[in-house]
Parts: sequence; structure tokens; C-alpha cells
Amino acid sequence: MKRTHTCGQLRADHIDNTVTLCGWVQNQRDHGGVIFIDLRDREGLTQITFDPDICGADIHAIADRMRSEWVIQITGAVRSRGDNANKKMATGAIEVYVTSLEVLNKSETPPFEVDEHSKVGEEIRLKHRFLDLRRPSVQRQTITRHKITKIVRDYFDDEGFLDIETPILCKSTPEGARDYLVPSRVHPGEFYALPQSPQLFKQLLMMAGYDRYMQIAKCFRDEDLRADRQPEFTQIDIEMSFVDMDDVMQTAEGMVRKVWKDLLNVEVGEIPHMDYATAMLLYGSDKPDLRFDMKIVELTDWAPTSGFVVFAGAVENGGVCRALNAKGAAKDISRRQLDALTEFAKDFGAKGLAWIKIGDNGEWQGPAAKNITEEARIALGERMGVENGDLLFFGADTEKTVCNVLGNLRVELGVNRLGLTKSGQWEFLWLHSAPMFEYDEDERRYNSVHHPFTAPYPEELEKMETDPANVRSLSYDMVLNGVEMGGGSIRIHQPDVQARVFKALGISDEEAEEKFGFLLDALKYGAPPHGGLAFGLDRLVMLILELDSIRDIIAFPKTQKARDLMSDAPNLVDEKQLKELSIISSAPPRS
RNA sequence: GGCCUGGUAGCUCAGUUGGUUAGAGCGCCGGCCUGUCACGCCGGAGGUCGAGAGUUCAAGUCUCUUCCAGGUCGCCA
Repeated sequence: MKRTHTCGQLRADHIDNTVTLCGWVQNQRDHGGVIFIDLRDREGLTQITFDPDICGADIHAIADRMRSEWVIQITGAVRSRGDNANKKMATGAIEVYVTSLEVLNKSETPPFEVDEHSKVGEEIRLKHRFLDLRRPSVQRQTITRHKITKIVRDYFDDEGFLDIETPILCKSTPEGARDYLVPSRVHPGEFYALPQSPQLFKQLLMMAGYDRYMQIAKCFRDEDLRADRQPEFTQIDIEMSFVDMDDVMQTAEGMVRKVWKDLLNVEVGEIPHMDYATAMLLYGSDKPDLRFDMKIVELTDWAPTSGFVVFAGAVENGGVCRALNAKGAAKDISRRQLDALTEFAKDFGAKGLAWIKIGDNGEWQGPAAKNITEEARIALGERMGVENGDLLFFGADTEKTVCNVLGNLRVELGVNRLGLTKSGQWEFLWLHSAPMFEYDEDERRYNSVHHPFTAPYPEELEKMETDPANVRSLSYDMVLNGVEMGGGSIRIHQPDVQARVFKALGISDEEAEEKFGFLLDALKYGAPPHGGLAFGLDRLVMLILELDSIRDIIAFPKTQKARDLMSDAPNLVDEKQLKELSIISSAPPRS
């Protein structure tokens, strides 16, 4: 070994020991005589001291020329810093008086300073990610991710799960997200797809009798990126046989409890359950943020009596009328902000945003206020618990639009405008029993809300053909602070049920056979009842570290245009490579 | 694909109503300094104002096109 200790290790106990350290030069403080250097590795910083009387003129001369990010090895005696101790440093009680030095590698001046306090834009960080990853905060985040995967693996191992790898080169199925395709050289014109998730393989492992499976699996989806969406991401993927919904939820919950306990020493209690219908009604969302209250209030029965044609008309056309009461927010939200919120609401499909401010004197203000009869106003006041200083927002439209608008408005108000959330809040929720199907207006057919292998409530099976929109699934999502962190379901294990689901989705027998024949086959040979779940590992790590983007906890992430700024992937390839793969590009030539 | 924000020195940013030679802090280079710790002091170098076109006597600044980064809607079974 080239070193006896790391740069985060030495304490007063080590005084008078002779040690050898390796690391990067964080900075150099040259006092003309004595030179101080902070030496950095992933464990910390240690001050090393070059005193010409101790290290000699030759070593001192090299230290004089030493610059940031040089990699050096030094040997010397650990000394107390006495009154000069630095209380801000873990190793601040000591310093190492250098007696021997080897420069392992010099460094050019880095494009940005590798330290905590200097602000650097994300673009430049990603371009030189190998330098960015040296920064202590980024290293802490990367190490936390390792710790989490270690806890997760240990937990599932203790619970009897087997870690089994599934293929990366898979069969393409045009359902769901867009696939990343990989051309086959030996089968000209044919393609593999990278997995969107190991869904079918883990089900097949249950059918193969492996009972409890887990994998930390890379997944790929060729869709547009977001702060919490990368084209390649990682799932904590599990599947279990002979279980019902509660069994899977309990097992997954145990993992979360262990991660939060071991990492943050936070006790996550029993995670509450809420069904999909309730969530949509009260929070307008399938991932409610429970860090603050502000529930949506149903006013559909009140709207026709309100005297306001916009509210009454929406209900008359088969829509709903609902509202939010932002308690005490009248003074916090200016007229200008109300205009911005109206634009915000329009982004989610609203035609406008009716609001009412209740002044401190009890006066009702705002365009909607004038249109409401005195009688309706009293009824509304009681229904919504209105007090002076409150601010009401209304949604009157189709149920889908009202949920979308008020659900998003609620989060915008609570999180961004009123600051009702705070650091260190962990509001977990199991959201269960989502509908099996959702009608697609454009394609005029039903789509799966989860995926086509999700099992329906057995007692609702009979409605599959007559009323598919009202069949609920044995599904569950884990939501944390308004972010979907994981989701899963009990799967279909009976061939006839699977056939009926395909039929409801408008997938013909031939098509089902072509795409999923292997699964349908396996169902015929004694498939056990089974179910599972997948967590988004990136999101979990992001949330636990209270970061805003999963790019921060992925070592080499991609930009919004799915490019790796460091390696410059994707790139053009040789004609020869394309020819071998029987591919002709139709992209316009580059200038 | 739509909308919004940004792109000026190596980095982070300022730059007024279109008007002289485009500035600051940090970093970098040189010098001084034996107890600093984001050391200090003195001096210096460093610019395709993302790219292209246009308007104008004159463009970092106005207009159009385009590229890049971020946010968001659509999209993400």
C-alpha cells in the first residue's frame, strides 16, 4: 500500500506516529517560509506542513510549485496543532510535518475549483464530471447511494429474496414507453429492445418457482427527460409468490423503514393507506402530498344553487365543481400572483381560475364573489369553513380537468407559494386500488393504468366487458411527499383472466400471442399467484437527500436532450458499422 | 412538439435609453511574506459578448433564424 492512513483518519491519538498519506492538493498556503497544504481524499482533509528546517530545501522548493489537484504522496510525523487547532476540520487537532514527498501526478489548472463554496453551473460540472465527482458533497451523495443499495440488498437477503439478473437485450413490445432499440447483426432488419423494466422476466421467475426475487435493475425509456426522469434509471425490483396486496406492501414498507432508520435514524411508522378514488376526490392527484392539509371540497351539489353561471353550467354539462381553501392566504397572495396562478391553471386545462378573497373585515372580493347569491355564499362559507383572511380557488369543468387543475394548484400553493412544507418531513402513503383501465380519447380505446399484467379485484371481474372503466386493480403505489417513489401490483396468474384483459385493451388473440406468447404459455403450466413492486432507486435517493434532481445522485447523468456532455454520447458511427447492421440513416447530413 | 428562463474572461456574475478602450469577485501568472486554514499584501495577463443574418452612422444591448443548458406542458403501459 502506498499509504498508512486516509486523509480523514488522523486524530490527537496519532500524535508522534509517522504516517504516509496520498491525496489531491486542495489548496496551498505559502507563507514564504512554511507552506501549508490541505490534502484531500474521499475520507476528508488533512493539513500537511512543509517547514524548510524539517523537510529540507529540495522538498520545500517542490511544495512551493505545487498547485491544486496535484496528486502527491507524503510521509511525516503527526504533530499537535496546539492553539492553532482548526475546530472546523475533523482532523483539525493535528497536522503532518512532511519529511518525504513524491509527486504522483501533476494537474493542469482545473476548469473550476474543486471545493464546496464555489458556485459552478451544471453544464460545466457535467462536462468535467470526473472533477465534479471529486467534490466532497457530491462524493457524500454518491456514497449515500451505495449505502442505500447495501441496506436494501441486506434487507431482502434477510427476507429470503434471491438476486437474479435479467436480460438487457430484450424483445420490443410497443406498449408503454418508447423503446431504445439495438440492431441485431446476425438477424438483419431485426432489433432487440432495452428493458423498460424486468416486468415479464420477474413474473416468469415466479412461474419458475423462485418465489422471492429482487434485483437492482437498470431500466431504459426513450421519453423526454425531467428533473426526476433520466433515459436510463435504476429500479429496486421485487416479486413474490403466494402473496396478497398487504404482504407485498408490508415487505416493501419494511425496506423503507430500515433505510430511513439506518441512514437518518428516522422511525417511519405504519404507512397510511388511501384508495385512488379518495385521493382524486380530496387531493386531485394519484400522488397526494400529505405534508400539508388543504383538502379539496366537493361543491357539485351546491354549484347549481350558486347563482354563478360558470359553476352551474359546468355541472349541467356533466362536470363537477370543487374548491380549495387556502387558509389565511389572502394577504400572502397578491393580485399579480393570482394572475400567475390563473395562467398556471390554464396550463392544466382550466378555462380560467375563479377565486374569492375574504378580507379581514369579512368582505368577499374577486370576480366570482359578485356572481354568487347571498344564500349560496352562506352555504359555501359553512361548507368550506371560511374565515376572514382565507383565499378560495374554484374548479368547474369535467372531473378530470378539475382534479388536474386543483391537484396541481394545491401543490403549487402549499409547496411553492405558501411554504407549508419543511425540511425533514416524511409523509409516506400507500395509494391503492387504481382503475384497471383509462379511456384514451385520441385512440378511442382503453389503456392500462398500470400495465396489462395487473390483476383486477376478483369481485369486479364481471364488469370487465360491460363497464371496464369501473374495474379496480390490485395495485399500490408508494408516495412520499407528493412523489411517486414506487409502485406495483398483484399480477394475473390465470390464463383466462389475462385473455379478458387483453381483449378489454383491444389486443387481439393473434397480437397477444405474437407479443406475449411466452408469458401466456407459462401461465398454462402452473403459474402461482404472485405480485411485486418496483421502487425508483434514483428518486428514493434524491428524496432522502432532499435534492431537486436525480442528476445529482447519478454518477454520469444525461442532459435534457439525453446527451452525455462528458463523453459526448450519442455520436455518429462509421458507415461500416451501419452496413454490418443493415442500417441506412435517413438523418440529414451534418454541415 | 408547445411555453418560460438563461448563454458576456477559466468559474460565478454585472453591464443603464443602442454611443469612448466591455467591468467585478474568485481562479490563473509574477513578486513579497515562518502559523495559515476559502491566509494576507503588491503587480500582471486574460474576451468569437453561444452561432448566423438583419436594422442602424453605431449592436453585448433592438429584430429574425439557429444551437446549447435548465424548468414545465404534452409524453413517461
